[in-house]
Amino acid sequence: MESRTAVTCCRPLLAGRLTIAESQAIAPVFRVLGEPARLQILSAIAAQPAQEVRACELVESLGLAQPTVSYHLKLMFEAGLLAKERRGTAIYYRLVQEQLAALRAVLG
Amino acid sequence: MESRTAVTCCRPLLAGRLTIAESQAIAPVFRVLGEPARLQILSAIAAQPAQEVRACELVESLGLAQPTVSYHLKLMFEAGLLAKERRGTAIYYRLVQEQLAALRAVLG
DNA sequence: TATCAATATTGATGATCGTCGATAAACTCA
DNA sequence: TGAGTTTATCGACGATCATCAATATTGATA
Repeated sequence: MESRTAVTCCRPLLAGRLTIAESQAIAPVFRVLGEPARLQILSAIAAQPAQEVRACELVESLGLAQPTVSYHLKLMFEAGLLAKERRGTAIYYRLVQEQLAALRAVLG
Repeated sequence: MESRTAVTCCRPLLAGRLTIAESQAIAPVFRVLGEPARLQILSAIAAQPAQEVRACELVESLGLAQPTVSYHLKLMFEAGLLAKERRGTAIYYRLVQEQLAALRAVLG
């Protein structure tokens, strides 16, 4: 389950001037990365052997309230950085590598 | 003239769990990228033949007030994304490619 | 020194953000 | 169906942010 289309649409930042529309499409994704708790969530997922994590595990390991974690997960999902899948009671989140690669491309 | 040491210090996001200190060091740099006007400034600099731009040129081309542009430039300078140099009356800003490369590395 | 041009800072504003408690919703299983 | 578990949403709060007008600062030049 994914949400936003990848930012792959956009030229690299350094290859010609961005239009207003382009900058408005890319900026929110970087802004989502601009929060320590969210970076920790991403790295926590990457550190899992299965490359995925249940939301409730993050609540324990981040030391944040459950609604706060849910809020961060929602933002990253909407930014196309995370995919989610329901299995039983739990919801598993995993990284969307394509979106991370797209961001690398924008920076290069 | 540069300010912040590169975020090159940090392991890639996907190579093991970030410490709180690491995430708090990296996040502000991404947050600075999370604003359309600032992305436009970066791309505007990259689009210049000389790879640099005078602050006053940006005021004209961005359609923002001069204090606003100065504010954005300051944030990017402090984030290590821009370097500046005074020549005569004007101050020229250019990209710090090392910092952009460091961010790519964090994402990969 | 005085004036001018370019940039930075200050102070104020409305808007957005991160956080949490309380509550709702979704799903499983007995 | 009903109880239990997991996740999402709501409402409110303090804090931070982007923006601008006004003003200060810096450096060049007459």
